[in-house]
Amino acid sequence: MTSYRYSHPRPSVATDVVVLRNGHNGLEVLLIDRKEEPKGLALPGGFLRVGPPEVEHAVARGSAIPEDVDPSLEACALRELEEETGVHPLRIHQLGAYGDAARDPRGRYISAAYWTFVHDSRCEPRAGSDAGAVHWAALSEIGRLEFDHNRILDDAKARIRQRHDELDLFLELMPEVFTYPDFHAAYQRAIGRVVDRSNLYKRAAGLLAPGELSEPPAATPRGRGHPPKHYNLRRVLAALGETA
Amino acid sequence: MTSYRYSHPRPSVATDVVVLRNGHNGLEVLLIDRKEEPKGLALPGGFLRVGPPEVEHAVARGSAIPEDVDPSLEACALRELEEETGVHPLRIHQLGAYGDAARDPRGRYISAAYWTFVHDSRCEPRAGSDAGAVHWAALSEIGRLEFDHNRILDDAKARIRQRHDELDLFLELMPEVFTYPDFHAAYQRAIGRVVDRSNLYKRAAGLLAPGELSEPPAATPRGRGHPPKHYNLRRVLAALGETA
DNA sequence: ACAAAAGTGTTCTTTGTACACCCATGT
DNA sequence: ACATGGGTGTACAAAGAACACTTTTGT
Repeated sequence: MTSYRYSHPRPSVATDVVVLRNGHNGLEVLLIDRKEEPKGLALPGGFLRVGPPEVEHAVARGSAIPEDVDPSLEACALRELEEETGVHPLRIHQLGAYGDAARDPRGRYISAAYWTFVHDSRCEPRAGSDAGAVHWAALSEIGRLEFDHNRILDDAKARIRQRHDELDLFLELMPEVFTYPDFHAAYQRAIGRVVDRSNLYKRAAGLLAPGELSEPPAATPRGRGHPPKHYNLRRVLAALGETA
Repeated sequence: MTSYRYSHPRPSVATDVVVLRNGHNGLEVLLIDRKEEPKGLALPGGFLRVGPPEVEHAVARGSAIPEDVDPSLEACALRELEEETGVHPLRIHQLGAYGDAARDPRGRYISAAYWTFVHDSRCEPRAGSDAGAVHWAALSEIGRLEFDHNRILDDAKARIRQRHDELDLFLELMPEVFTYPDFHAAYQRAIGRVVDRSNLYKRAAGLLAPGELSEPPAATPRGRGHPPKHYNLRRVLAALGETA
């Protein structure tokens, strides 16, 4: 078996992702049931794939990046999430780096943690991969997680509470095509309290405007009442990227 | 020479710190003039010191941490800062993890970046250490830095702009004993604009109150006018820690 | 015609900014 | 006593929350 030698000891580097969706009991987080030691519940994630020294050296100087090397921490997080859980979020947001000596019983593991919202339309239910069973757990009923993942999760919750005024983050909870009432309902459930319909509308107006669809999707069997405008998520996000 | 073997290639992990102080031309950042390749200006920082696998394994399970191992990323940042520059800030704040493949020409280096404010009383001018010459550069006159340190610096500036309402961060700019007028002046220079004296006072009142000194330090040759109250920085920060 | 749902407008409260005033000290 | 700088209070404006109205559909 091949091995890699370095003049100084090095830690492992991994990524972990807090994926949140709107479920029946408020926000739910995506957890995996680890089938390797330490067994238990944990956030999805995995090792950063780097090349051997000579490859990394070449890459750092501009060579093309091989298939089996992660070009960035974010790319690693997205890849691991896809592989382990079949979830592909539109965007992920970095929480920070976690590297305390005792955070992982297997040795020194440095982790870059990310968080994201996701809509079911971007989750492919998938038979247990190498990570073991995947399931959604209500935030209100989270018990002990492996490693320091309880702390990472708490940090994610704190981040969302702090940034609940940045409406664009909550777009990730929407499917490809959605209405403002959809957005309002999702936003309320995500932050766990009632928000005035009218006031949120005014705040979101400028954000949603660029994605407005001229005609509603063909078959939209709604109840009675005023038909809502429909928005295209991709176009909303595209416009957001241009201004930012 | 000893070497360390792993079954998979591993990146190096380092920390970088954006240290800011109030200088004559507004905020100044601490830079080092690298004397190793790549030569040029860079943020202070250095490698995370980890033990060989068997040591890390023991540490992760609760053994005492050896002297030559960094217990956390934050500890690493503080240690490197002390060693390279003689600066010891009261607190440091994490910016995030940086790990793009091309960020370091020497290969794959993952960096946890931090930022902090500092007062000259916590900087020991020190003869050039192994890092080479150290100097302060006005933020308005920063040129090209090595690695992705321009980006890290920009992120730090953005963070401060976002959080300029969190007054407690600016306490780090104060010496051990200070007055409100000192704080007001430092705050204004740090955020680069004039702020109403009275309004800032009201915002800072609750923050500073716990550190108020009953009697001003013996020899404080001030100009004429109403003598200001004096505050003890340690006590202010201690009270802050209790409530948070 | 009426109820329900979406979109829009108005009022009120709260927050933050601008500014005026008073107090204590050195000259 | 008066100019200077520190501490406190008041008035105004902007931002945000609460609430009311209008339009459009299904029954």
